Amino acid sequence: MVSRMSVANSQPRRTRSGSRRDEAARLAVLHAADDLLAEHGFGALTVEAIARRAGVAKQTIYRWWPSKVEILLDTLIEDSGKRLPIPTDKPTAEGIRGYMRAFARFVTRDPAGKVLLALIAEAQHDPATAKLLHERHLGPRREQERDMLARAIDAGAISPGLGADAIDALVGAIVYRALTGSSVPYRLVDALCDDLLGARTG
Amino acid sequence: MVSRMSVANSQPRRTRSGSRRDEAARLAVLHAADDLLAEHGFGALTVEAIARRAGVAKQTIYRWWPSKVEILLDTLIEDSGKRLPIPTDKPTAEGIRGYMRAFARFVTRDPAGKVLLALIAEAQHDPATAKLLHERHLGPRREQERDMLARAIDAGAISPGLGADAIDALVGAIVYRALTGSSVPYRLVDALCDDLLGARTG
DNA sequence: TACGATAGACGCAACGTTGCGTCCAGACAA
DNA sequence: TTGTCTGGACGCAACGTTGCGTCTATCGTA
Repeated sequence: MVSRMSVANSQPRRTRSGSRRDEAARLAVLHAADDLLAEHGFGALTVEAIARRAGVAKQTIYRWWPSKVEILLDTLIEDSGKRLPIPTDKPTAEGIRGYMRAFARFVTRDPAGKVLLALIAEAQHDPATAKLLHERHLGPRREQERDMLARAIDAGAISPGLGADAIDALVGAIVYRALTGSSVPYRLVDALCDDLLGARTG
Repeated sequence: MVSRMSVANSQPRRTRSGSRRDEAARLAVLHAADDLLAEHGFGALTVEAIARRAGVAKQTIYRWWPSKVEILLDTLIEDSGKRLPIPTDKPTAEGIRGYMRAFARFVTRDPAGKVLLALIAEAQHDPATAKLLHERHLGPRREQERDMLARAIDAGAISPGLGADAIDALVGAIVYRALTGSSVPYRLVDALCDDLLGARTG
């Protein structure tokens, strides 16, 4: 969602048509979807609007993505991997609290966070979306988060009453606030971590 | 189960004559919406399908409800009021834990719980739905839940680190599990209560 | 008490609009 | 030649609206 370029206005003359997939068109579509969602909400996110905004033919979208949900999923995976990395270094209570803070920020302020909320929502309406979202994003990420917790438990940094399920409780509490339009201040995140992780975090 | 105030008791601005609103049709619509959602998901929930299922003309629906969201909201409010009452008696840790268990069951097993999840989802896509959902359901209910917690705190039955915000954390953790298709076993609810309410529940 | 007039509620059917997903023709690069 | 891109037309489904005819509960009048 960063660069505001579309294929159409990035270059006056179109030189990107050939036998290989047009990378500029791919990025333009991803960014257009991201921008439209952030600016006008999921309601305004139609394939036709994405095509218009990206300066790309509708058929180009359907050639590469089966549905607009998969477009959003692509942007989510790229963005969350980049902007919300899971700490892999020494597992401390501090580190986990930092990650949860970043997650809270991501889901309430980052446009890619809106994408996540929209996909969770869409998953309620459509089982196919639910399957994709779990397979490609929620599942793998939860796996890594549980690892993070498990390592911290092994190291004696935390001792959650819920075990590794504590991560769901933390994520869930934060996501729910975001879904209902509430803010998620750091002090709330910290209090959640204190209660659920069973650790002193200085 | 009624307590509707659509037209009948709003204002007798003119002398009433003619037929009154058909209560059977009203119930048929609410049940049809509920059934269709439970059976085929939100995706299959079209106004035309509701009309067909209810044995009612489409126009009859549009005469009384501005959108299908308001149909769902009506069923949610009636059903949650009936099947998920908020305890008003003596505020104990036990009572709160019982309520959270009932809530977990409601949101994972009761058809009306599916309605709640669908409306939370739809609220992500449409600001008007978000507003309605907050005004007519989430707001009032959260208010009562916070009261329940506050009274328990006053009575010394619990002492949550989050204060009255603990209710959001509990509800959020449970709703998130439901939204992501996970089960919410009682032992998980109990562990959440133990960690977040700061009370031994014997 | 009886009866006709009236105001709505309802069913049915058709309308124009929107977004979907598909398909095709033509242009162009490798 | 092959594969991608654009631009536009297409059929489909659901939307929300409208007009028309029927039915029925209530009111005014005799």
